[in-house]
Amino acid sequence: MGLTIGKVAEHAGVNVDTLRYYERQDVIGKPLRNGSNYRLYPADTIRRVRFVKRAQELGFSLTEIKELLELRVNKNASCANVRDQALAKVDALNEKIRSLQSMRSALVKLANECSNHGPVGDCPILDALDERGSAI
Amino acid sequence: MGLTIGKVAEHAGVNVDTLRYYERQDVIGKPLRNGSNYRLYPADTIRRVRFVKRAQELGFSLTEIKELLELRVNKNASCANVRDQALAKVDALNEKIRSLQSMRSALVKLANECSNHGPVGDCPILDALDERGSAI
DNA sequence: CTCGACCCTGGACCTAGGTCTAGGGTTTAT
DNA sequence: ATAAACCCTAGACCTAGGTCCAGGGTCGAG
Repeated sequence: MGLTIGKVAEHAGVNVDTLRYYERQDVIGKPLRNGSNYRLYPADTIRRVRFVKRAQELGFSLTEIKELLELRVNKNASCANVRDQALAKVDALNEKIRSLQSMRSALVKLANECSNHGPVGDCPILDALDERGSAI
Repeated sequence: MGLTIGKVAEHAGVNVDTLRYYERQDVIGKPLRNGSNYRLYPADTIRRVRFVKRAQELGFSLTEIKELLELRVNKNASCANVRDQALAKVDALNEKIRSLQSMRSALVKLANECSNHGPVGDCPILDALDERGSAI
């Protein structure tokens, strides 16, 4: 038993071709096939695909998403290694979160200036993602 | 006076062709030209371009970035409108930040399970971006 | 005055991530 | 038993976001 590609696509909110594409790219595993060569997916494929779509919206490439998902699969392998990789990803996430937060406060500031009809000051939006470690 | 395209590219860390491309896409304004038809950019173009690159890493498309940057330019126009747009972007950012935070705690959890050699539990990574409002 | 390092335009080319089409088999409802 | 609605593969096609020529002008050092 399993889900046909159409059902998975419907529940995950993607095109069936996207699922075949993800399979070619190894983002999702190769599903079993029934006697007619139809793909039969385990139910949790739906969650996995949704995870992929959300992670993409957050700026991750399919390759990065694959790495995130592989972390748990490899778990059996070298645990300390997985741990290190996970913590490295955490650092990257912290950086992204900080950037989004400063972008957010820039927008809040802009909105306030606007409602104040106050003085403009130097553009808060451009300030938002300034430097934080890049060269110069 | 102003910066040639090569200088801007160098300081912003991008290709000169990228700057011409951004100009065609209206991500940066059309610069002045000198007597030889060379582009001459104001110094703050560098910040603007860096902002663009950072925002892209955070998952924004060039079109979205243009909108963010236009918020301040339009400021003179209808202030209340700009304010509303800014606050709408703030909501979107909050959602992104929340997603990244749950992804982060999934990874931290995974790292801990790993160092504990503890029981595996259901995959924390897939849990990370579950539902939060999507259909089903 | 000429060589190398710039700059210009127009258009071809590239990668990522899909999406669509053609040609053909399967399953289901009537 | 046949039409609608699925499924399959291979391969063409598409958008976003660049990147790379070709062919030609410009500027500074020696």
